[in-house]
Amino acid sequence: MKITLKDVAKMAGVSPSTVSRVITKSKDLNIKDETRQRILDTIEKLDYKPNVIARSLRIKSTNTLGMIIPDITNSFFSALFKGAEKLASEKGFSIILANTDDNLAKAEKLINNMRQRQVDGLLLATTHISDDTLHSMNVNKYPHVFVNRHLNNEIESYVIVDNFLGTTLAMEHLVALGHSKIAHISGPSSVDTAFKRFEGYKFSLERNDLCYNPDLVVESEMTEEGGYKAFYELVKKRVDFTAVYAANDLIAVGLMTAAKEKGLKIPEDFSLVGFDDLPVADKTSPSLTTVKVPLHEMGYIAADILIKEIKGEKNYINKIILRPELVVRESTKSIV
Amino acid sequence: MKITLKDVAKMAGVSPSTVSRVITKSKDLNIKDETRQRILDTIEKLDYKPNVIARSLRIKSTNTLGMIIPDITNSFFSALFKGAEKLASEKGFSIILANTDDNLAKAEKLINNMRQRQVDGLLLATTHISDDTLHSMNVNKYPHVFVNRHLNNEIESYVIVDNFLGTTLAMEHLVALGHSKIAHISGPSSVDTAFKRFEGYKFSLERNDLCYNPDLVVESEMTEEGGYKAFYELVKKRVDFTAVYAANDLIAVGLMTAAKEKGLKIPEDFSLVGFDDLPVADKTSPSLTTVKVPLHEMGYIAADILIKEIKGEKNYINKIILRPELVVRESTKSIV
DNA sequence: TTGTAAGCGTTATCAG
DNA sequence: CTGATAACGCTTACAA
Repeated sequence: MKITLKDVAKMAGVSPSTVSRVITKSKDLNIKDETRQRILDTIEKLDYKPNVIARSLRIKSTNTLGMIIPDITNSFFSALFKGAEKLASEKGFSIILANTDDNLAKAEKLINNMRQRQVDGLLLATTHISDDTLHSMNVNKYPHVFVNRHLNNEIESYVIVDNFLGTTLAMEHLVALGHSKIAHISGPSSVDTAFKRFEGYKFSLERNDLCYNPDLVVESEMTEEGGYKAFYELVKKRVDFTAVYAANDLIAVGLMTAAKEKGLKIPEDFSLVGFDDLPVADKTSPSLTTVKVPLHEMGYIAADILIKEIKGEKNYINKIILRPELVVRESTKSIV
Repeated sequence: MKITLKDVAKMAGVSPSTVSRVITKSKDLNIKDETRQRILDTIEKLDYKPNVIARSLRIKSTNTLGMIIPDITNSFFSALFKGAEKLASEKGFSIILANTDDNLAKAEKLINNMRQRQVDGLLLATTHISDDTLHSMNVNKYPHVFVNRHLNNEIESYVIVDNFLGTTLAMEHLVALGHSKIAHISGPSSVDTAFKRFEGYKFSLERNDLCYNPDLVVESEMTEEGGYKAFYELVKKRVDFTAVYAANDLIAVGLMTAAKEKGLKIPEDFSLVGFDDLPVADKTSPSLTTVKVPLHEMGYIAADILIKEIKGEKNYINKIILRPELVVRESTKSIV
């Protein structure tokens, strides 16, 4: 039989409320040291563990966050999670994590499930979300913050990276190396980070008096597989290029594989820049020049904002835009 | 104000129990179709979401698993988690995930925390655990299964990979290529997987009439950093070797970096075999010959066993040993 | 400083 | 087929 607070009370010869008072150790409780000690001792003796579920029901708060991501084996998201978990554990919160596999229906179900589980708030790093769920969360003032995702909607809190700036960094680097025929493997235009990177690409070209050539752009899933296929699509177009700006590192890695297969050498035959600076970026050969996103920080800050919203410490919308950084490695070289 | 079951009942003009019956939809409930429909409609209309916390308190089960791992950004563990999460979601369970950062004290705290949160069972992929906690779990018949970790203790369920066989696969491969001076970068001997791999190494040498030379063995943390340092330690010993068997892929990757720094070429100067087959293994240059561990499956099976134990479908100890597989890539070549 | 009692939102037992 | 009612384990006024 499981030990409850009542058992402790009985054994220590006090009332349940007294036991409750010592375990919640609010500072203003006035309890005789002797009683407290007796209670502490019997808690120890009985190996009593407070039932957090019961407590949650009573105080209407679970000290739990929900986090929804497409895929935890993608190191982008595991870094995000780790950052979030760090802050959460500092504040005494746990995180329930769930993968959507980029499946909208699954995401919806998960969000609902999390809410039914009474998680105090949601960290959303998923690419899509239905208007219905969003509306339901807002109507019910259900705390939630978007991570790495920006809705064109004034009322949502989010933490993102400056995709436009990041792209500029990457493009200016290529231009400085003398490249003018720069291809772009973009992500799906429905994904806002991908879209912004694509916009940034066009903007950078223009700013450097290079003209935008649609033939130099291939849309791809933001995965290795996608990058691999995209490269073949690109070469099939038989258009000249001396550099490629990939919308993320995964695409870049897949592209490297394809290029190697085709007998093309990076950076000799063309330069390559990615985005994200995943751990894999310095393992590839050549190592990948890329734009570093402060992932750990992004998760950490998102959780911080979320918990503040939960606690009502901030009742305004938080919009945080982090600064990316260019990391130059071996995959880019100046044109000769 | 939050909508509760009572609100639904009132609005639909029925008693709370009836509402409860329709939402738990047990098959034997006898409810008039018309009433059910009315209730379903008002649930919809009020956007009512059952409070799982209250339900859990009442039925004494949360349909939640706890999973404790050293570090989610290590792709070994993220793959494990993903497998576990797949099974869990199939069975209607969620998973609370927590990182220990390989810190024993933190692990203990987390386990306790999970138990207080009434998770129905625990998936333990952490390297160490105190006898106290273990004892407490066993005394209370708290369901838990070890993942990738085997205790010398007859009463624990676990899912592991056959480390001995895996090592044999790796070593026989090297021997078949003509190597006889094979170094080993081992993990900490306190980690059981590492220990078994080391034992296997010695056994394989013996079986092939090669003698065991302690100078060819360096102990290391099972990280990139560790592998990096270990390589320098190894060369400092100035002992000849033509191949290295690393206790895991992370060590192997770190070692590659160090070797490159030293101007040594793999596999020309020496062959290298890892263990785990992490995603990074085919990204490195040269790609890494390694022993594939069915990680996703391991997580999946562990969760399956755990849930069965929770449901009381299996009341015996489960010990599962998965088969590893050799994956030959570019980092090994025959000696000339 | 401590105890009593109500209630958090469900489900389950027992009537009707 | 449906409704009262107690109970799950805890916290918190309020009372003593």
